[in-house]
Amino acid sequence: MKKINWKNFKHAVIATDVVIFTVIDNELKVLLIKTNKGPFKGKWVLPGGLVNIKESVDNSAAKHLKNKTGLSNIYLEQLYSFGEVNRDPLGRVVSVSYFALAPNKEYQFKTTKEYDEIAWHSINEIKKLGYDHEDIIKLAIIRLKSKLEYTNIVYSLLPTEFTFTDLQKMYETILERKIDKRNFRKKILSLDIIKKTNKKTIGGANRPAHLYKFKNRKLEVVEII
Amino acid sequence: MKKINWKNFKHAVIATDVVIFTVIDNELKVLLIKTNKGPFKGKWVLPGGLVNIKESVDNSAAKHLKNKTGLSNIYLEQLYSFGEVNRDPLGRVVSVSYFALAPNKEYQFKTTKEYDEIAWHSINEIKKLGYDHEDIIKLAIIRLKSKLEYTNIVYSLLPTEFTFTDLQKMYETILERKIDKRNFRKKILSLDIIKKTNKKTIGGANRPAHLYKFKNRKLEVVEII
DNA sequence: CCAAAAGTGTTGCGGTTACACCCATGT
DNA sequence: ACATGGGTGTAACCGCAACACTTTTGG
Repeated sequence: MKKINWKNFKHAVIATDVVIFTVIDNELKVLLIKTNKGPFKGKWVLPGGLVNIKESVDNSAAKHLKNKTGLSNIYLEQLYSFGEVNRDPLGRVVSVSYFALAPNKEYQFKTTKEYDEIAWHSINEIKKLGYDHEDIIKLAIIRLKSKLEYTNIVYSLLPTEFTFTDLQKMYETILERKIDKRNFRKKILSLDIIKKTNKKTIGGANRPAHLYKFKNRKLEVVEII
Repeated sequence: MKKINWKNFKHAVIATDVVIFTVIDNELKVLLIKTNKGPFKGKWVLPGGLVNIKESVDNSAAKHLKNKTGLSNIYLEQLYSFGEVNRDPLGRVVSVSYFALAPNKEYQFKTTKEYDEIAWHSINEIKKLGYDHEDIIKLAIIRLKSKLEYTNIVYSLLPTEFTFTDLQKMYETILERKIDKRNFRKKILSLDIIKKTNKKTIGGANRPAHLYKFKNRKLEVVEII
C-alpha cells in the first residue's frame, strides 16, 4: 500500500465509504473496521478509501467493499455525499457514501496493515465512531427503512430460499415494529413477487415451513407496506 | 477569474452543479447557461463550478447558484454525485449535483465572461446539453415529482400568497396529470398546512379567489397525494 | 400428549375516487 | 346576459387493520 501524504493535495480529494448492512439474530448490523493508524487510530470506522483517478466513484465503492471485506456482487447504491470542510482532520476529503446489503452468511473477512479487526456491530450498540461515520450510518438506516417499504429490496438481505417467517422477521427487525402475520402474507402474495418452491424446512421441533424464492432478484418499485 | 489548467490535477476534483426549477405558464422550466468556452462551447449546461478547498460542498452549490443566477435563499438540496471517469473531457471531475426550487418571478440574471446567455428552458424542449447534464436533470425531475407527493415542498415554488387553483396547477404541471378539484381541496385542507388570508384576487373577469399562505415555509414530510 | 411454529378468512372502518351544479365578478 | 373560473357535498368502492383457531412436526 502506497503511503499518502495528504498535505500535498491542494484540492479536495474524493473518498468512498460503504455502510454494509446485514441482519443476524433479528438485529440489524453494520460492518465496521478498527483503524490502527491516523487520527482515529483505535476507533471503529466504515470501510472505504480514496477514489483513484482512473476509476469511477461507483467502482471505487465496490472495490473498497471487496478489498476490505471480500464481499462482491451484493446490493450497492449511492447514499449521499458528505462535504463539510473539517470532516477529516488530515485534509480536505469529500466522502461519497454508499450503502450495501448482504445476506447473513459466514463471511471470511480479511485484515490488512491498516486495520486488524473487522466485525458486525448492532446498530444499537454503536459507540463513538471516527469521522462523521455515525451520521452516515444514521442516514443509511433511514434510507434502508424507506426503501424496504416501497421496493422489493429485502431480497438482497435474504438467502435465495427463505420462509415466510424469515421474510416477515426481516421487516419487523428493520422497521422496528410488529406486523400481523395474516395481513403480511396476504399483502406479499398479492404483489406476486415471490414463488413457492416445493421444498420445506426440516429439523425444527415444529411444523415445517414452505420455502419461497423471489421471482426477480433485482430492484423493483412495489408498495410493500 | 483565475484560469485553471486541469492537466495539473493529479487527483479527481469536485464540482457542484445545480438544477434550478421553476414553473412558468404551467410548464416546468430549468435554468441553463450557454458556455462560451471549453469543450462544450456553445452548448447549454447547468450552472455550477469547482468546489474550493475552504468551502463545504453545500456552500459551493449555494455560491455557484448565487454567482451565476443571483438567486439565494431558495430551496436547495443535494441530489446525487456523478462520478464516471470520462464525464468531463478536460479532466477528472466528480460532480455533486443539487436541485433548487424558485418561485416564478422576474429575476435579473447576470452574465459573465464564461457565458453570455442564461435562460429558463421547458423540460420538454431540452436538446443536447453539455456533459452528462441531461442525466442530472432527468434525475432531478424524478426527485422533484417524488418529493411533491410526500412533502410540502411545493411552497418553495409558489409566492407567499396563492390561490387554491395556483396550488393545484402546480401539482398538475409537475406530476403531469389532472387532479379532481373537490378531492384536492378536501385533502389539502385536511392536512392543515395552509391557511386562508382575508385577501382575494382582484381584476380577473370572474369570481375572485381566496388567497392562502403556507403555515410553515419549511420542509415537512406529509402525505399529500 | 405436549410444545412450538406454520398456516389460514372475515369483518369493519377510513380514506380515496367519481361525479355536477351554483356563485361572484367583469365585460 | 353571458363568459369565466371559484367554490361546494355525497355515495360507492377498495385497501388496510384487527382479530383466533387449526395443523403439522419433533420430542
